[in-house]
Amino acid sequence: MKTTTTGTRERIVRATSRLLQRQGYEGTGIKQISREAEATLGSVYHFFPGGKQELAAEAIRHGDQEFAGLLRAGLGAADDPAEAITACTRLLAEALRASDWQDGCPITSTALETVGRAPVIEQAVGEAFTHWRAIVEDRLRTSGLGADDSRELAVTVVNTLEGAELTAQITRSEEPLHLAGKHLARLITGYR
Amino acid sequence: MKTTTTGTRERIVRATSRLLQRQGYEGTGIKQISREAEATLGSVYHFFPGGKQELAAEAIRHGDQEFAGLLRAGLGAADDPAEAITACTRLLAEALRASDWQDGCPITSTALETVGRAPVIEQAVGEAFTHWRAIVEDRLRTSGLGADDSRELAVTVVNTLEGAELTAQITRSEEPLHLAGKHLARLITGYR
DNA sequence: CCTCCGCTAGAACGAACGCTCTATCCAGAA
DNA sequence: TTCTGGATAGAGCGTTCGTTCTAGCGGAGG
Repeated sequence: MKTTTTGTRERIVRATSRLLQRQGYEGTGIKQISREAEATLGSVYHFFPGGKQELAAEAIRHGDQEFAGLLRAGLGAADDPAEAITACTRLLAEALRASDWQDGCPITSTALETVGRAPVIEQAVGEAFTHWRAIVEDRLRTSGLGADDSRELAVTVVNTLEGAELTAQITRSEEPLHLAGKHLARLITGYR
Repeated sequence: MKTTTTGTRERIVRATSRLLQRQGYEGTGIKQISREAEATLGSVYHFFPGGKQELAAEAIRHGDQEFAGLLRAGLGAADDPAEAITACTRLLAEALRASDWQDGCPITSTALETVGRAPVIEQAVGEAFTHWRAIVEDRLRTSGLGADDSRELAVTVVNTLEGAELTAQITRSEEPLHLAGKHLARLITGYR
């Protein structure tokens, strides 16, 4: 049955994404992935003949969509763009706390570990960042900000969310995220 | 001779710090460290009987000092606090480019990989962030900003530098860092 | 002189790594 | 019914992992 086969592939990608998020690239073994996904090693290499790198790249794409969804949810939560950003930081803080500070950005760790040594993964990571920036940029332009300002602010918004989530995770505190929301809101309001 | 012994210890810590910065915790082996430091495995375990974790914690402390030095250099480069921050982003961008986008923040990767599973390392990481925040906070207070504003802004400044360096490294572009400098300067000026 | 001890040196351990390979299963086409 | 090919299953390859262990080095104190 088709559903069974796609089901297995899906399970592998999801398990990989979650494990990469929590343990990074080098810290996650293929055998652990197959165990966690309830698939066999044979299945993993059947669907991802490119091995660990191809699998990680696919998992990064999965994480990209996941984070993009959260971003869109937050940005759609308020009319005012500044409030929309703080809605994002609130969502991130809730998710982070709910996972006991385990689930930060789904791709950061893997991205850092593979810098300059795994082109397939690097490309997926680059596309994710571009994707997120575009989402924020669109949202700011819709609110009436200038094209250049929107693009530049979007870069910094994504940066700051990323950095704040990282700090929040490491210090086990929601404060960095909430402060990031506050300051980004103020910054954006200053551009209106 | 005392100088020889401290020399070996120093070499091990420095090599570990650089390798952790570039390859992360799981991606760096003790044998690679001993090779790179031109020390033997016996020496490594002699100085760090706590093994890889103790060694990594010490390397994190080394990276802490390194980043703190860069921060202080940037913050001392101008009278205006906003300009001081952009000086920091400029220094970071230069160092990152000079290393061909290899040397980002010396501790981020290791910090993320060991979240929730290596208390010794987590503590060193937490102390580093607190240390950096305190440096920025002091600088802002010296410029006449209020105590609360300084503390909160310092958190966001460190976050944003962290996130911008990460994005710059991953996208191989100085732009995120320069935009972070521009926007942080504007934010701080708005608080004066 | 010898003894001691901080330090160097690297062989060896069991476990885990990414990956290859052959064997088997089973739904649908012929 | 037989055949076919995607999917499953896991033993086994060579390598590397973190760590332990014993042996030897060489300068300082008696």
